[in-house]
Amino acid sequence: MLDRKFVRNDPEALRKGIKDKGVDFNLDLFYQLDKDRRELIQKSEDLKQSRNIVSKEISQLKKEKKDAADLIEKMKVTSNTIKKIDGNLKILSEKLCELELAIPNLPHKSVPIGKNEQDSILIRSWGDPFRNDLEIVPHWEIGEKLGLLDLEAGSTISGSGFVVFRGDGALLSRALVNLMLDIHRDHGYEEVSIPYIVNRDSMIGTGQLPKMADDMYHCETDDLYCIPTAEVPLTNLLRGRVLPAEQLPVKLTAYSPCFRREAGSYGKDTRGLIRVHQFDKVEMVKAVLPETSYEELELLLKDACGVLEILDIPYRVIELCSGDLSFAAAKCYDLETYAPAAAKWLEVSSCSNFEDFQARRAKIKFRKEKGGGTQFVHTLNGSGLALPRIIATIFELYQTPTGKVRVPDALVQYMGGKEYLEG
RNA sequence: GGAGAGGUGGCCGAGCGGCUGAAGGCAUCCGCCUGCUAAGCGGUUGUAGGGGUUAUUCUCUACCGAGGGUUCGAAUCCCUCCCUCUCCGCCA
Repeated sequence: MLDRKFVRNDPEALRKGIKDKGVDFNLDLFYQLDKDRRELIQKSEDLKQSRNIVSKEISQLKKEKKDAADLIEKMKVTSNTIKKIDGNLKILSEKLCELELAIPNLPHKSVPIGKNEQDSILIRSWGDPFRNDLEIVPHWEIGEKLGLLDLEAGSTISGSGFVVFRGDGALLSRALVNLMLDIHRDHGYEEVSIPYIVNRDSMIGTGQLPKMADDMYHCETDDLYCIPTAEVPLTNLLRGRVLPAEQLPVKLTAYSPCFRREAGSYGKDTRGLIRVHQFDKVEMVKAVLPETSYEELELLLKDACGVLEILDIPYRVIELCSGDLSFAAAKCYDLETYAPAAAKWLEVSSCSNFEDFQARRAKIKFRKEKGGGTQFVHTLNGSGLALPRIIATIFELYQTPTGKVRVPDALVQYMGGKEYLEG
């Protein structure tokens, strides 16, 4: 959510930001409803004030054992009017909130303006993605062949887009999670274990709802949602809190499975591990002082890159253009690794600064000094990292001429000393 | 799932349908006093949304778990829901 004062006072900046983000939004309707709402509030509150005053008179009269029937009659009318106005006001406010929740965050001024990924900018790259000059077997083939991956079992059990890892494939997943969590702990993140199913308020708090409703797995009976990322529970861990300034930055990390319906993506990137409905991920979340959030974004990016470097997996950093930014983000870097078989760069991490957009929705504040006022924090998050594509890259990049897959050095100790993967 | 208890300000805790934004205590901050320390005295300290003034403040409205209802008027009465605690049952 944006600051309503800003929204009212600077319609031009807002219009431009929404356009740069490539979002379609009826701002005029919003302004009209906002104006109507304020008029109704004024009317209702004037009446309430007079009601409060007269009620006191009535109580005074009663105390003096005088007759108050006249005033009571009058107030009956007033009360009914208030009820009517408040009824309308409620409808109007709900409509306005609904609209307001659909206003995207605006791009930071440093973000390149553009429509889609073609306009995003390559910031830098690390390592040689083509260093393995073998005829590379696609990860879905070598995975199946070595007994690390069972795609058919996944669809039998659940459906297409669900995968089963077996043997060292499963162990590799667990090893990656452990390695990542250990790295982040070393960098001062608190490790948290969180629920994977959350309520509606949490989903609204981080901005997945209402916009992304179709992409969520939803338990209707209880109105609960399977999380699409640990960002949701991690950020909502702070929901409604007022943090002392000296506690900032708050840095959290958690492993979780992520559930995504990927509605509308069928047929796209469907081979193997590239796009699945359930995957493992380690996530980092920060709540920081507003004036530090862009420095913190760079640090977050560095933390995410660090994981790839330790695994010795080549990557590149993309700065997303305005049109490619997610709904809630003001600025975002994507980390991509190269999958030789698909000849594609794949996103394995997304590091974003949401400024106070999420904090406003989730009511996360801080207090500058004791007794002072409160202010919204800035929130950031980044994957560190999403597993399946990393695994795909390992299966392909770490292939040996003898048809094996080598374990990246940093993972050997997490794999009980194993150097090659087998089923 | 069954039975009971409870949810009030930063915390603890009182509260007859009107005089309660809310007693009392603790904590906070400010000042006074006391030759250290401790204590004492007086004052102060919520959030949100409107409106006027504007980088000072003023004013109104709402908020006592949430949402409805009764009433001229509700923290206080009624209904629904949520959460916490205790006991029982059930299952990891």
